[in-house]
Amino acid sequence: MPDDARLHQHWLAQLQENGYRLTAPRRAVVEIVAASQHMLDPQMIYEQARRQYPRLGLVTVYRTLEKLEQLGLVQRVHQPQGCQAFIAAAHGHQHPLICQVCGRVEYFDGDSEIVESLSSSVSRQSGYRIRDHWLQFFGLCGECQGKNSAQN
Amino acid sequence: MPDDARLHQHWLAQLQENGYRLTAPRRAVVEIVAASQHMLDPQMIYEQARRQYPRLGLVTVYRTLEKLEQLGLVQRVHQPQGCQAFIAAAHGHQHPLICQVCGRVEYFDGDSEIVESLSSSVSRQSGYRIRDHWLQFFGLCGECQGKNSAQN
DNA sequence: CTGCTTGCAAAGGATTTGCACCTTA
DNA sequence: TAAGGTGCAAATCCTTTGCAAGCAG
Repeated sequence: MPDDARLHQHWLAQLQENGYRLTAPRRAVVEIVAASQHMLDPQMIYEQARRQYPRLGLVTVYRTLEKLEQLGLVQRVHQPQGCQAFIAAAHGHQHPLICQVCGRVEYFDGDSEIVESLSSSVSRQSGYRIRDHWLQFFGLCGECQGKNSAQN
Repeated sequence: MPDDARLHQHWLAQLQENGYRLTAPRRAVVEIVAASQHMLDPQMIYEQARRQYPRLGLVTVYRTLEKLEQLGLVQRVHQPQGCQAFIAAAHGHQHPLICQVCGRVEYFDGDSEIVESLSSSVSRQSGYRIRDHWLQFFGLCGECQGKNSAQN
């Protein structure tokens, strides 16, 4: 079973275990987002999921994303241009690596020691009580490097 | 001359050097944002700047922020709840440290070695060509720790 | 069946644009 | 005085809500 099918099943199970019903529109949204390795905004999800379930309304996309986000299954991707796009959530101490051309998102495990020590150093110097951090990288994925090799 | 007055003058000079005119509404906006150590959204800037220049329109706040952002003088602050707030931009390799209670933002110098090495490691493992990164911490500033000491 | 879900339409909220008037350089 | 800037009102865009009808459990 491919990873995204597994993810898809997991999300549906999570929805169900949390008292939400499994409906055709929800399945369509879950299928698109779980299978995508690119961040997608509500409109894009709507358009793609409609191919499988044409009666889908954009509103349902918003409402489904809201639930998936609350359950920690998807997360918003923050970028200089905006923060409306979603992607499957990270697990544990992973940080996103975002392709600036195609929007592909991969995660890398990046923490524990390095960021922890940086965190305590910052805390010491600033007097802040640190509770959380964000670390993310932007760049070009392998595929997009090839396409644009001339200008980079 | 206090730091924020210096910053205020610098921003005005930058606007002028880039061909923008110095007007009363712009001065009012610049004064508020340059003097604040807390992130402010357009509405808040509008309300505060209006105390000095009551004829100010909210539209001008948006237009002025747009220019300040293009000149790299202010930057948007990204948070889980939203990304509409602005603060004086970081210089060089600084990273923001954001108080989750009052919105105060401080910067710390955090880079070069640690993040560079992490960056090249991520690049090697992922095949991405890394071009930029974001690192930011969230927490409670000294002042807000005092106020809320009971529950933390 | 019962209550959660859905889609539509309308409401909201934030940001942008059109435009005539005003101000800086 | 010419070009850029301003504020108002209107237009957009994105997201949320109200509600009657439709399904999952």
